[in-house]
Amino acid sequence: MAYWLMKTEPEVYSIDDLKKDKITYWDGVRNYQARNFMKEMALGDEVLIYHSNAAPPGLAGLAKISKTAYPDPTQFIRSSKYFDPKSTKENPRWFCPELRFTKKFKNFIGLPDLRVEKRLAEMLVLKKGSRLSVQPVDAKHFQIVLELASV
DNA sequence: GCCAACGTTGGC
DNA sequence: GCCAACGTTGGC
Repeated sequence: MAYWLMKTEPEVYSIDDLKKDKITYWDGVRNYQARNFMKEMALGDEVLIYHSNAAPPGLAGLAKISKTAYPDPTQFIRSSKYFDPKSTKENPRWFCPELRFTKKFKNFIGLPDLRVEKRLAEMLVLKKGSRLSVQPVDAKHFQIVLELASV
């Protein structure tokens, strides 16, 4: 069982959208490191949903991997902003897993609140210049987050 | 393979 | 809207 953090802009796709959809595929990621992490994801892995470009940014809820990574369909759609002319169906470049909504945190954990928690000092998302939109999360950090969210 | 220019992310 | 920190692109 592994733990992950995935960022999304709530203006584009929020935890409430995920709650409504119940299931979604995480398309549009166009970063190789993030893609490689998504390929590693296994059924049942837990995902922290992070709201970026929000006021404040922070952790909004939880999801689970409900389907392992498969070729991101948007890379083949010419009209999509995620279209990649260099990708082919025989040899797709981008992959995405499917996520199932688990819960919205009763208490949204804002970035400032995460920063005050000394035990999370080493968490990747809190490191300077951490732009990666898909990150692994330590089991111990995951547990502390659940504690803060009073789940 | 180097690296400058450019584009993007994301906090503030 | 600003800008630091990246990641990517493309000329050489």
